[in-house]
Amino acid sequence: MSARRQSDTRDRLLRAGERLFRLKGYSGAGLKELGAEAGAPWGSIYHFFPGGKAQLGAETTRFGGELYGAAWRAAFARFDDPGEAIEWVFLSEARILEASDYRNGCPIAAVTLDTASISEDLRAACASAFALWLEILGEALRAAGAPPEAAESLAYLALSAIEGAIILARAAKSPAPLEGTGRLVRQAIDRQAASWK
Amino acid sequence: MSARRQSDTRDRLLRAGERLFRLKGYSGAGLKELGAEAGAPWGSIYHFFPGGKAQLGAETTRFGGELYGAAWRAAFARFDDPGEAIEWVFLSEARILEASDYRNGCPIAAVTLDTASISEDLRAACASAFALWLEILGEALRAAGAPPEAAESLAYLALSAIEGAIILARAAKSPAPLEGTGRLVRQAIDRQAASWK
DNA sequence: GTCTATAATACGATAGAC
DNA sequence: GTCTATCGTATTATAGAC
Repeated sequence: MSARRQSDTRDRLLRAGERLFRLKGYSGAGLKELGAEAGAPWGSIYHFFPGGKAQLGAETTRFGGELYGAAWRAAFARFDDPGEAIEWVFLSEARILEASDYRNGCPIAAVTLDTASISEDLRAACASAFALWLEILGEALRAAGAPPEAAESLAYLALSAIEGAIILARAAKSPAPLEGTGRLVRQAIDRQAASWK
Repeated sequence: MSARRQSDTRDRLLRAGERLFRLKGYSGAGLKELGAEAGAPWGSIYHFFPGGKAQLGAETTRFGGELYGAAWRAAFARFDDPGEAIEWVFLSEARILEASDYRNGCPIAAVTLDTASISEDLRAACASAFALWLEILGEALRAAGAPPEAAESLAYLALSAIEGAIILARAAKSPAPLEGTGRLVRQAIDRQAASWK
């Protein structure tokens, strides 16, 4: 059906954007390459995203935010202890990077670094994705008994640390930054958690 | 003198690269714009960097690595306690971001995200810069009594956390990620440091 | 309403003037 | 040896064919 195929193509474009942006950055990914990657004809990009690359980038950022937000939620659903869940995400990311030969980074970080200083719309879209993740992390920590302020700062630490560690791991082609950092982030959480009980 | 002016122009090109890459990313920064920013004529880019943009990117990365490496060293020279020095760097970065309206990120991270998956040379250049910073951090921690393994993992944590926090701060246009994360990184260091004495 | 052909521009890189 | 003019190509965006 037409409506079905429309949303399929649109969805494939968003997925292709997410893949290419984390691979080559926002500016390094061309629209033609993106359309080809999605198996979509050239004109369909401007059919689904009349605002051009900026609109596709903003919606890709929203898409990626939901996608990885769901992954965070799944991790917290899987482990009772939020520290354990967060370290598991670090280790999972290390395995993902190894499997892709350290090519697949974070699409939101990639869009942020290329666009935050030149496009208010794209910067705001990235901020929304990060804010969603921080809220999921904070909620899980509060559910484990963390006071709101402690939950917020620990969420900042965990998200900052994993974003940075992904970059170090990609540059060095090594899982060590993710493994070492993940262990210490968990320790920081566990140490504070002792006083919540 | 000719030799003097040559190195001046070359140096201005490297500084312009460092500024533009952290502003718009590696792929988003054009060579023409970069030459204009440096006040250098168009041809001089290929005079000083026959390898073109890739060579300029790699040498800019080395340049930035030394520049910020010196800043890390200065912080450790200023404070006896490495935890205090590291938190000071987080807070300094927050002030720098505020002063630039959250435009000036880390040039090495920007080059890494745009190039690590497509250029082995540039990836390796970024890895060298990060390795230099990790070595400076590790050395300062060991000088304060940290065992080698603890120094290494704490250096990973501190560098990962500040790189990630810069990205979150830029996206949100807020100093909070740097302030909150810096405080917890310092706590993690201080807590371990108690057992070194 | 989809898609192809093309426009307008910016890119990195080079060749040639001085 | 320095710089200017230009090349070929890739970019984003649009217009028009079907």
